[in-house]
Amino acid sequence: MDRWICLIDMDAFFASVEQYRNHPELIGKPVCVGHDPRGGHGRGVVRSASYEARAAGVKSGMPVSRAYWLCTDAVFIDGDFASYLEASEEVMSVLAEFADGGRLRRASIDEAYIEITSGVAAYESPRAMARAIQEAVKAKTQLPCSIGVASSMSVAKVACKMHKPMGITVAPQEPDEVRRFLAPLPVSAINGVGEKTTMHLNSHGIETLGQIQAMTLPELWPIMGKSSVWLHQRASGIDDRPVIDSGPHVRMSIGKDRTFMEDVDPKETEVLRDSVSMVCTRIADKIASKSLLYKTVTVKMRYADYDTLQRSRSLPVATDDRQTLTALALELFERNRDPHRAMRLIGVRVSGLEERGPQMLLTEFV
DNA sequence: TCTGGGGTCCTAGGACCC
DNA sequence: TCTGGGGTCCTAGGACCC
Repeated sequence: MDRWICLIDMDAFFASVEQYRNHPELIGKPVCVGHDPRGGHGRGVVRSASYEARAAGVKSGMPVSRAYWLCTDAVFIDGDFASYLEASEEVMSVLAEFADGGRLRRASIDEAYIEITSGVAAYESPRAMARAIQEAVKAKTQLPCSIGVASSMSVAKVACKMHKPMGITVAPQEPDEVRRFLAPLPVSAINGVGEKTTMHLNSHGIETLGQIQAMTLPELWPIMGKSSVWLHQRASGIDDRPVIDSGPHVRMSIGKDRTFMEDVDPKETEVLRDSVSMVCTRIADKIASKSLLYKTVTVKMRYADYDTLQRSRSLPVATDDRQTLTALALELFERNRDPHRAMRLIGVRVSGLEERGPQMLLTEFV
């Protein structure tokens, strides 16, 4: 039996929320969500760019300094994450109305998978249903989205990227046709194949999904090792994963990074230590507000040359103690930092999170 | 024109326990 | 007097995604 799955991906999500919800006067203008480029000297990257900014060559992930020079009339907005979360909730509630059993799998703040195998019967075609979803999202949230429709999550994801913004792409159902649909695409079309893997495959002369399809597992193994099976299946459009409801989000870790406006001289010990403490305070605030405990503390250090290292330490039992967090982070920082290299960024992350149960006093064990 | 900040998942070696 | 193997935790690093 046919299986129909949609991936709904919001178009330029953060920038669209700014244009269509927060600042309607920006509709039609080039908008970049990202830190102030400070006349082309700011540090940071574009988190989301409106399609007007993209027309000038701006892409998300690009340094704000470059975006500034590419698109001098762009409006830079720092971003209001709370409003993005609110918009996301509205979008998800619309999508749930179209999903079989109301179940949806959130892939991120701005994309979700839904199964529509049953629901599609009420429409002329899968494409017609996708159109209805797209219109409902636009009507209820003012926001544009693109939709990929396919027989599996991985193919729906690939399809969705093919036509944006406000696109709908329907992939074939029949396995041979799915293979032909994927064959001409570059290996990077697969979700999970990033820059490194693409370069690695390219260096072996493998550029397209069709080439991977044509290889046997023993041929692929020397190149991709344990990832061979996964990659071969995805390249061939084989993906049996059910669309499982992602349920309430369980956070695995909480972290904060701070990139300095300018690299900090290693002799500026106080500046560096203060930054570590400040980041720890913000994390401790967050942990306290969510009633969480942490078990592992990881400190990240990035030097001026972008060389990055991380060091972590676990506690015997989970705690929410603020002083412990700061003391441990400072100790990890001092023990591992190179005292001769300028620092670009410091970061702290806590993991091994648990919910705080009823408070127990140490005296209970005495 | 240098590369943010929030994360997740995977691997691999070593310690330790049974 | 020699020594297998499985499970789990910890740590470090890497790749990837939005």
